[in-house]
Amino acid sequence: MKIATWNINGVKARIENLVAWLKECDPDVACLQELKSIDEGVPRERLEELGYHVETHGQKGFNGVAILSKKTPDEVNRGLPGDDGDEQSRFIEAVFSTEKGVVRICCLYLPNGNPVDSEKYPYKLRWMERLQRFAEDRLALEEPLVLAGDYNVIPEPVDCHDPKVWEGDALFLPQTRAAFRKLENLGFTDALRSVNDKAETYTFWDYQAGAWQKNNGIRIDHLMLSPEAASRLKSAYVEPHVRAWEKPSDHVPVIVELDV
DNA sequence: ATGGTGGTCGAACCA
Repeated sequence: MKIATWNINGVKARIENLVAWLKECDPDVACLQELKSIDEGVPRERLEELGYHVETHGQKGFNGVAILSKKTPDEVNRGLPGDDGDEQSRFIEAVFSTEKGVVRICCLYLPNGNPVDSEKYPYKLRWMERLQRFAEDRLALEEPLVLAGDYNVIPEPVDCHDPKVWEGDALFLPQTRAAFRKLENLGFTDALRSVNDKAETYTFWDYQAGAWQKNNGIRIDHLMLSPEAASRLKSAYVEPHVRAWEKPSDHVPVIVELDV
């Protein structure tokens, strides 16, 4: 099973790129972030005519996540548990039956957290605590589980072109990285890191100041695997060429192939 | 040191 995550930065602005990429990559499941649209604004017919089932958790103007899948999910849940007052659409979960059993896939858009001295950074840390509790609960199921999405976390200095630039940024602060490590310490595997420890492997390049041309990127889009998923990992890779397309997202897709 | 870009939505916010 081919599972992808991609922050598309606006589903309406990116629909042609999204359709072209789905045709080229042909993933079984695609986790999308930053729809920047309400559910009714998602051009779902364009996706359905490619054979995808479409589950969205949208929001006007900001955030918004979706799971596209060739098979219809058995179960879908919207919103990250732990705060009923959280209005931001950043999480959707789907469960699929497979020949070998079941696979559970969560699509998440973790808060950016900047500026650090605003209420946004504590919101990010609280969100990461909620994700940690959710992950603990789901681990007990002992299923192949993928937590895929835009984490807005640079895990290590090697995951950015110039670590000095990111000192003090919400994506790279020690507290942010520690919260991400807690997820790894629970037993989750950073899929891409586990197969590729090469430097200069990035998933995001800013639109500004020629970041793409200079390969001034960061690795912030991750697929975290439960032990049952990690033992079935066949490959993990980034698709940087998509960043060079016309009217690109500032993020590119990241893929894992699992034997599930 | 500053400004550099892009999406959404129609001024300002988010990244």
